[in-house]
Amino acid sequence: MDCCPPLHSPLDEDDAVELAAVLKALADPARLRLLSIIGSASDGWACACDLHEPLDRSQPTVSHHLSTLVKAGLVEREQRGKWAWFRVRPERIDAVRQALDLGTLPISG
Amino acid sequence: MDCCPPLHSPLDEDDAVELAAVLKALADPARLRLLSIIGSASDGWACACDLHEPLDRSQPTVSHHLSTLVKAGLVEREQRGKWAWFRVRPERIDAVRQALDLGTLPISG
DNA sequence: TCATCGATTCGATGACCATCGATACATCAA
DNA sequence: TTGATGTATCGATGGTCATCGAATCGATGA
Repeated sequence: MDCCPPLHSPLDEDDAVELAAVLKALADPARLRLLSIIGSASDGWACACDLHEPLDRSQPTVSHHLSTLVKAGLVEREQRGKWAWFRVRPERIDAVRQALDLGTLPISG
Repeated sequence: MDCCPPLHSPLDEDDAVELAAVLKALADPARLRLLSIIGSASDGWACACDLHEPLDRSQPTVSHHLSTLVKAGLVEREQRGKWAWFRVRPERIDAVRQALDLGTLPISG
């Protein structure tokens, strides 16, 4: 998936639904903080076991948010034995940023 | 409001709530299409009367979405006699794009 | 094989929200 | 002033989702 069509082009309903789905995955405080925490890991990878404590949410809730991020393609998951490790996919977030580009809008001039 | 703290900095709960609120306003197909349509207007301003038809939603629904966009600061409203006119505020959308910047993350190298 | 511990899934609950029809409000024209 | 029209608000409804505790799954080590 090449996510997502830019906002400055005429956005049909299907494209809008697709872009909205990714934005909805971002539009939650817990998930934004997860992205921030995971992205701040020294080598980019963070263990799930280190995530629920700083988030101050229950472990099942954090697991739910992580799977939401994975399903949206914003985060990558890797199983290492007993532990699950996660990594931000910056190219996906960049795609969202580009979709929100208004640079070619008349009003921006 | 200087919306919003960048994702690559440690995001505390308050900042995350604030950024999530703006993203939530964006995370709806109808509102994305509204932004797209309004932004495509020749002079940047679009009349509400021209918006519900291409959106294929009822007039009250479109009015609701427009007020959501205004409340989030993403769109500006101006009353011209009987008609309401709207304009995208690109600097606000740009602020969201910058908040999503991952450029300084270690993983992006 | 069994006990342990981390992680996910399940089920329930309460909150929020997109949507609509009906209504009310505001402005313009006659 | 009256009627027509554009817009916002109200109330209701159905759906989605964040959250949690409990249960389940899976891997490790004894």
